[in-house]
Amino acid sequence: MAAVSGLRTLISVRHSVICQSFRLAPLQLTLTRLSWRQYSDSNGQQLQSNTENKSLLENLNLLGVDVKMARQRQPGVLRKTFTNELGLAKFLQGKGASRNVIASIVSRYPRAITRSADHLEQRWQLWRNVFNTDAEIVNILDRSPESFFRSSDNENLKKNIDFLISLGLNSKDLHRLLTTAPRTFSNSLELNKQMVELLEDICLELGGKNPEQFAKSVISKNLYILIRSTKRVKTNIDNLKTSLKLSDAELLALLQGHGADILDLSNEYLKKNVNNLEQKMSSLGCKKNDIKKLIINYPMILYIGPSTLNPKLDCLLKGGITIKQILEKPKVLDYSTQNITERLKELQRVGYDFEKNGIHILDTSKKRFVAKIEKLSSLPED
DNA sequence: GACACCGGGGTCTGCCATTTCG
DNA sequence: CGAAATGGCAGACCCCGGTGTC
Repeated sequence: MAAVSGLRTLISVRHSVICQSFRLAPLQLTLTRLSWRQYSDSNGQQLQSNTENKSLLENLNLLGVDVKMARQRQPGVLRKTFTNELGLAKFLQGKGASRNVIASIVSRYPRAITRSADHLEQRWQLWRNVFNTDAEIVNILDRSPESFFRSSDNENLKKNIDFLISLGLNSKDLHRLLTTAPRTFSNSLELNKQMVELLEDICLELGGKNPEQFAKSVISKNLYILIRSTKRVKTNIDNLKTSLKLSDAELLALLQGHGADILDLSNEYLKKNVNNLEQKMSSLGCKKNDIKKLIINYPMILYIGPSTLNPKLDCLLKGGITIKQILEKPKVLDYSTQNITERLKELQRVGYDFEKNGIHILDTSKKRFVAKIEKLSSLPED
């Protein structure tokens, strides 16, 4: 008896929700739920395991969900007897998500409809501890529904936030972290701890004195680090250590600085980039020591793949810049080959002398560059 | 004003494999 | 056993501004 009345309540809640939110004919919904009741009463559990829940499918269609996509991604969800698709829709709508966004979220991560209203509210509030507005969260969900819904463990989420704070990350860091790499917060606490421990161990191994500070620094410089595997990060560091011949102190400084980003790269990709860099630079007459200095001064060079780096270097050389100048000011490599090409053309037009003036002009902001060119154009030749 | 130095900002999911759960 | 939860992977840079010094 209690179950029946509970079911009725559920139906009537679903009913009013969908009528309110999507203005559907009441009749349509009643029929939907009735057919579901008959189905599950007479057939019980057996059919459930290999038959899709018809009324659920209808609801998904009403919500505009791409059922084909949902089926392809998480087929089991469509076979469940009890789901909360309408509750989820109402919840998200209340947070400002549009019909399209809701449909897209469910299409891409169907399991979202298995979360209860209480659960959703609790998880949302935990995210709101980090974000300032609901709209920010809706944005992330639209971008990556999986990040929010993949785990149902709110306790774990809470512990993660506490853990990250305990590392010394402030609220601005947390905000950046959750915005940029929301998956971090769905990791198990254990997994996040493992990465932090790895970073601290690396720091100590390299003779660092403050492992906590090191870990915090790497995380805030590289917001993706916690969604990488420890294996990837460890292998990259080992490879860098053996191939670059840096001293421990140099490597430590590299990793805490701009070099933190290169830990993201897949092991093979980083290896390939290091090899290519060494080959290319020595073919241009650079010594081992030049290359080492180059990497220390501009670690992001290891981020650049052969197919980008080589043409970029060639472009600079062809434009009348020497390899020595590039070694002294590697930051020019920060800019796209296209951008460099355009600037070189402009500079050639006004007869810019790199030997006399250096090449820093190539790595100033667009605004400054344009101003400089204008000035040079209006000046008579000297 | 020109320049050097330094640091920061944006940006990253969607799929598959494996393990755990009920 | 199937579903849920969790872990891991591939992919691959560009740009801007504040501040200090001459």
